[in-house]
Amino acid sequence: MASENAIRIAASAETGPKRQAILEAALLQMVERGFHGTTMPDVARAAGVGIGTIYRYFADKEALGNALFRHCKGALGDALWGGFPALPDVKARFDEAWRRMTVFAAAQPLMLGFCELHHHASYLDAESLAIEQRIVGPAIELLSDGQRQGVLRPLDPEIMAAMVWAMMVAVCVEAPRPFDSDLIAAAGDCAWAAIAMPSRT
Amino acid sequence: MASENAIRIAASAETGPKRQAILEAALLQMVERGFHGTTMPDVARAAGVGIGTIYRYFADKEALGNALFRHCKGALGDALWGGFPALPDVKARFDEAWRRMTVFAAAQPLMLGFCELHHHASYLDAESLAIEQRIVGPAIELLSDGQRQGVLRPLDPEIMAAMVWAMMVAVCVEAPRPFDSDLIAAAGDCAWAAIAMPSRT
DNA sequence: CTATACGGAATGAAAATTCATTCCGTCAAA
DNA sequence: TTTGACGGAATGAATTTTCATTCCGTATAG
Repeated sequence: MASENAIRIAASAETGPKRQAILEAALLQMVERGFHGTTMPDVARAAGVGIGTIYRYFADKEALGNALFRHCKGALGDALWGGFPALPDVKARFDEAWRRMTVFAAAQPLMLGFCELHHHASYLDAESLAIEQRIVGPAIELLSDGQRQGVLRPLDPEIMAAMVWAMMVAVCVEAPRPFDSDLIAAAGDCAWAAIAMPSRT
Repeated sequence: MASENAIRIAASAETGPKRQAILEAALLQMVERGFHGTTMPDVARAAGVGIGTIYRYFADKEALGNALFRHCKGALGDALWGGFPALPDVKARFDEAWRRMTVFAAAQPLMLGFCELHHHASYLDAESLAIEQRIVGPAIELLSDGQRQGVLRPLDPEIMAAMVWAMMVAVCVEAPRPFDSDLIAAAGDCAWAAIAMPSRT
């Protein structure tokens, strides 16, 4: 039960090198083997801490999973929309979003993998799921703007967002490392072509 | 150890109502909770068989996972490329492939989910992984043809295939049920636009 | 000296796997 | 047609193994 060590945990800071090490180790393990396939002893060993130490920072395995989820989604949200320029042109905004997504994918492949793998995981609590909206919301807005201006296809924006995201992930997973920026840009063109209003031939 | 009951298992037919029930139950459970999150007792209960019965058909949990993977990938391969018409036009072939993919997604959402979720799962053996090629191969061929004819963008076909597949999955996961065929077709247009050589404006 | 962080063996619960037993259909003998 | 021996499919309690969590001794900072 988590309630017992709530006080102990509150005493520890939200940051701290051990906490960070545990999160990083858990990220690696859970991307490779999934939540249920990851054991606490494994995480402890990979993090270079004792098993008991994990429980000083996280109430239980589920709390660790949720903390990691928020960590990753938060980083993604920041990278994608943090200080996003208020460009007037929808195409320019799309390009910037695409660029930021791929920069994140290159810098944090494990986080990207975790976000993908644990999209709808059963161990996530309500707060974790709510974070999703902070990422999807601005995307919907961008796409809706484009539709209003008549430059984007009149598809459900949620579906368009899902398609673009899926394309980005597909490219970043398949593309050889390190990323060839031409390839990434070309893929961005593909994604734009997918959602843009088709030009009359 | 698996070798011990190899003979017993070989004695059982590759098909059979119980084996089928076990596979179906495992499919449902593993799509919902993942491989490691699924327990043998759960599978047995859902399949309406005794726990021991599972081990008459599958050497161990890993073998069950691999059998299920092959089952799903095989069904996907058949649905996608089985008796595929030798159309001359690349666009026509693409449309047919898109149609078949979405028909499969509609008919077997769990299998689609399983294929997606367990793409690169760690418990898969070499043979299971090799099956992937039976699905990707023809797709690469189709895309390469299109490039030779100059109707498709000169991107790495593997990456294009991954993008198209990702778009299809995204649409089929997000789209409300039952599928609106107009929406599916519109999404197919998006996918084609993504890979087609852009027309000069 | 006290308090807090840490580590890792110990614990108990839950899971995978085994296996002795039951159950059922087949078939040859009477 | 009945009977009973036989083979193997099915079962689930028992066993083994794994794993999350706890507990307590040690180390360290204040």
